[in-house]
Amino acid sequence: MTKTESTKSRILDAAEQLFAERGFAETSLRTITTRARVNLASVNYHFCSKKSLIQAVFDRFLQDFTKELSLELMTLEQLSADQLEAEKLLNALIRPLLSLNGRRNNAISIFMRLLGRAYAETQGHLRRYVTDKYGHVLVRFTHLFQKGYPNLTIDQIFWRLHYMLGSMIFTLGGSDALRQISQADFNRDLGVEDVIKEMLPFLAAGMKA
Amino acid sequence: MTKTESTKSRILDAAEQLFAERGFAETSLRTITTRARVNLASVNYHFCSKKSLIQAVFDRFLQDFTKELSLELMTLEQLSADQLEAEKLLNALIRPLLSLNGRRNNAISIFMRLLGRAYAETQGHLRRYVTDKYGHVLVRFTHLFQKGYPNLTIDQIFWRLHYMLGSMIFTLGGSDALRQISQADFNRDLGVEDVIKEMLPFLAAGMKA
DNA sequence: GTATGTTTCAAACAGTTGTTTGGAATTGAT
DNA sequence: ATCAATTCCAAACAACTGTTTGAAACATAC
Repeated sequence: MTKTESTKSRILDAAEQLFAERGFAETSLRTITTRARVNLASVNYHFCSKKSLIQAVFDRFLQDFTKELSLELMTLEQLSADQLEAEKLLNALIRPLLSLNGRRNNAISIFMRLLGRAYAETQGHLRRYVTDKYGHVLVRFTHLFQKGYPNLTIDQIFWRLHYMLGSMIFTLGGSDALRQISQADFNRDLGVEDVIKEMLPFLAAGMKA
Repeated sequence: MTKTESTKSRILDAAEQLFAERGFAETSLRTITTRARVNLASVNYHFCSKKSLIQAVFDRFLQDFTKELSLELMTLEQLSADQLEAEKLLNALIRPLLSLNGRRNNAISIFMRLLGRAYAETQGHLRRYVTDKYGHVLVRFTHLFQKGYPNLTIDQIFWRLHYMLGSMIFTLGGSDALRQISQADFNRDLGVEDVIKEMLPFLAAGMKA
């Protein structure tokens, strides 16, 4: 039991890191099992298939994230409309994100990269899995924005939330590379947390525009 | 000569579409050559390797795009600082983008998708190729923003441009899927041009924040 | 200690990948 | 029409992919 769990989570740890780095198709099971120091066949034994392993990687992240986000939303849902400023709503999204970094190293960056790859799939198998299983939390978030900004139409909110999602996925997912460029060019080293803080006024202004 | 050119461009046409749809690793040369109705070996004959084919796909897009963008920038570079509003700068970026759609069907979406995939590569081979060869145009764009908004620090501008880039790549690249969701949910069908128009105030407000 | 169920492991499986090869077909110039 | 160069093409190459297999190792209960 304990040995098993260690094998399973060692596979998940190696897989989520490699998937984020290289992508799903570019990462072979042999690369994963070598890094995790487990036998090749143990992936199929514990996760049936590679596709299921990918879903398991997402599940572990999204369960942590949506649980915390759901708590944030519950307190917001008891506020009146004029108390729902964009900055407050964005913070409800960002706090659960920041707490991910407490669990594993570089977790925010990895998580955002994985989300980006999930959305990049055109046949949308993975994107649909994610939205079907965890989309209801985002719907609650949309409703809150609608309540706070009733002058915006519902599809304006829909699109602006996706502009925001794009900014976050792109800059936080690629933050390692971008921070290297930033440091080389202006010699200022930002942590992921600093990048998020820098991003907040940009996003808030856009949402309210 | 004319037969050759037709083979080369047929390969490029099929490749750019498939790369955008599925990704580089997920697209085999056999899939490309089948759709292009050419022989498998002709890819290696005309483009040496798959990696070079990928670069050729980017080159064809970026040459068109940077040529038009460079013209836009030249006129902007003759304006005074107080004439450089964010909306005007963004339009200089968007006009060359829109004109891509004149050349090939759905070109904007394909181009954005390809850019997204290029940035997703962590080892950064492709991203470096793109920035080395076409980065100087973006540097000129950054300088213009600096001139128009001198109260922003240079790394604030750097990061905000990347927030913007993220929004554009994410929503325009995934616009097919997102527009489907949008239509299903609120029965409003937007073209890519409409999505860009919707995005402009969001981005402008963020840049000025 | 024996029996039962779970987990690991080396080896092999069939299928796909990018690339190479040598000869056939086509092209353009004299 | 002849020659040379270019382009095409069917076939094969070695390398790698995800998955399966059957036996070994292990743990747990009686």
